[in-house]
Amino acid sequence: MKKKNASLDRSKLLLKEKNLRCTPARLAVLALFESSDHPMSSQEVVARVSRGTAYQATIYRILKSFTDLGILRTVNLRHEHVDYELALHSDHHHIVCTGCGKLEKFEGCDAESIAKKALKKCPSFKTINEHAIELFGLCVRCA
Amino acid sequence: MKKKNASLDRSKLLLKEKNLRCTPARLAVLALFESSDHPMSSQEVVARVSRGTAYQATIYRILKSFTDLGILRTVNLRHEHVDYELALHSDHHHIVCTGCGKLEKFEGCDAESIAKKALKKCPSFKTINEHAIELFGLCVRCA
DNA sequence: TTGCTAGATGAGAATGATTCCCATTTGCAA
DNA sequence: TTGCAAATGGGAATCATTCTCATCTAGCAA
Repeated sequence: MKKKNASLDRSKLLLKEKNLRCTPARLAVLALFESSDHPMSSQEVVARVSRGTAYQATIYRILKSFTDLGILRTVNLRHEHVDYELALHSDHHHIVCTGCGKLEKFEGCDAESIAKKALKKCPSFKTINEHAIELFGLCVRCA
Repeated sequence: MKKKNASLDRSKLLLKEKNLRCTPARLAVLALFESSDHPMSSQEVVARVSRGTAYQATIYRILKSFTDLGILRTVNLRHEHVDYELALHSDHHHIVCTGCGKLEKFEGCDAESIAKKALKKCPSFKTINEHAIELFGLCVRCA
C-alpha cells in the first residue's frame, strides 16, 4: 500500500498546486489515469470511474478543468475520438500500429532541434513550450 | 480561371484514384479545403459549404470517407475540437501560439531521424509511415 | 445518346455525448 | 467548529452526429 499512498500524496499536492480542492471525484480521476497504461477517451473515463464516486457531469467538468490547467492533455491517435492522458512529462509520445491498433510510448524525440528549426522558419514565433509527436506505422506482426 | 480549373482537374483525379464518384458535394468539400489557410472543424465545414451544395449529413459522410481514405487527416491543435486538413503532404506541421491562437505551418521536421530513433526504442514496431508533429508556444507579440 | 444500376444524397427523425441548471453538499481557511 | 465559496448530484436540455429510407445521379455499357 506504500505505493498507493505515495500516489495519493502526489495527487493531493498536484491539486493544491493548481488551487483545486481535493475531492474524491478528482482523486478518482487522477488515480484512474495513473493506473492506466493508455490514453483514454472521455467516455472511457466516465465508464471506468464508478458511479458512486462521481457523476458523469462531474467527470466532464473535471476533464475540462484538468486540461485547461495542464494536468491532462489531449492526444490524437487518429481513432475517431480524442484521448486524454496525464501531462506530467512533456517528452512523452506514441507509436500507433495502423494495422492492429497496438500502442507504444517513446521518449527522446529530440524536440529541441525540431523547435529550433521551426523557430528559424517561423520568425513570428518566439518560444516553443510544448510539442506533440505521434508516429503511425506497422508493428512487427502486421508488417 | 486557369487556376480554378487546374484545381478542379486535380480534385477529379484524386476522387477517381480513390474510386469515389465525382459529385458536387465532394468537389465542394475539396475546394473548401484547398482554399482554406487553416485546418477546419467538422462544424466549420458544415457551415461553410452552402446548403444547396450538400446537406450536413452528406458532409459528415464525406469527412469520414475522406479521412478513412487518406484524403483528409485529423489534427489536434488543442482547441476543444478536432480539425481536418488535406493530407496531401506528410511533412506538414503546425505551430500554435497558446496566447492568441495564431497558427503557422512549417515543414522540414526531420521525421526520418525521429522515426529511426523511435524504431530503435520500440523493437515491436517495424515501419513508420506517417507522423504528426504539433508545436505549442508563444508568438512574438504574446511573448 | 440512352438506359441501367450501384453508389450518393436529401430530409428529417433518432441517438447519444456533453452541458446546463439549481438545490445540496463539502473542502478547507480562519 | 463555523462559514462560505467551490464542487457535485441529478436529471433535463442541448446540440453535434448518425440513421433510415426514398430519391437521385455519376458513369459505365450497349
